Amino acid sequence: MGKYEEPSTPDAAADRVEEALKLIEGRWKLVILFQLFGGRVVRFSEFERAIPGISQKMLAQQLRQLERDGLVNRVVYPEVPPRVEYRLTAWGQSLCPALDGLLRWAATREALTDGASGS
Amino acid sequence: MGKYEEPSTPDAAADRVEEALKLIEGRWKLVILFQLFGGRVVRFSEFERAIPGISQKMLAQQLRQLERDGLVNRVVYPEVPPRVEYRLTAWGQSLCPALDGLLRWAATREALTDGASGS
DNA sequence: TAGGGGACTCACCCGTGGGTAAGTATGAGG
DNA sequence: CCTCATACTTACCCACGGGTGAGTCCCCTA
Repeated sequence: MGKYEEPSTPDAAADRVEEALKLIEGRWKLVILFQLFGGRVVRFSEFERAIPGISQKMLAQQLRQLERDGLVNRVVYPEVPPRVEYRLTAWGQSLCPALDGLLRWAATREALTDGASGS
Repeated sequence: MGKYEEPSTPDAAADRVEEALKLIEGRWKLVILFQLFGGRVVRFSEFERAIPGISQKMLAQQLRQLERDGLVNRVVYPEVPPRVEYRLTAWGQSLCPALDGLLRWAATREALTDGASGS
């Protein structure tokens, strides 16, 4: 399963990172994701309340992209009024540690900013 | 040095990740970064040759942003014709493993996409 | 005196990501 | 019959990130 091969050329690697980044780029994606991390299950209207400033259009759009990209799971209950629940897929959940890596990197900024790296 | 504190709220964490991402977002940033990873030292004109499709304006702009953000180091030699060398700072270099984490995450996609994560 | 190499900057244009406001569907309840 | 709640679309607008092409500065060489 998921064997990981190092990309051969620099630009191939750049492409792959860009592709990965595209999945989480978007004005509201991270906010949505972080609402979901930890296995939480959230309804559309809950997102609206939890995320100040987001519009229904944007919320729907970003959720659909996350769903299309396999990060979140959408479950519709055929009731009236409608109910839709969103949760992370296993893959979406596993994004958390990767983002944590970024956070850790960012946190080392002050310590390392001034020196050029040795050859 | 660089003590790392977990962000308290979901949206605070999202903010911090967004801030980190802003540093590497930009049409050509990753391509540039990957040219530099491994301690390579690259001149302006070398970038132009190595990165097909990039314009001088864009190259200069992205390099300046990377420099401003502390990822790359710029050294000017007062010669004619001018010579300018770019290399990663230690911090910039240390971004590599974090990106690798993203790559690894992306690589597990096929294996995990279909299931919702347990509660 | 013209041309070239090197590293830029500047003026202008355009596509798209995102913002706002309004519209839609359904059935329950007053 | 009107309204409410929920989960969305749809139409329209604008800002800004990025693309193109030309201009600049400096000295050396032919």
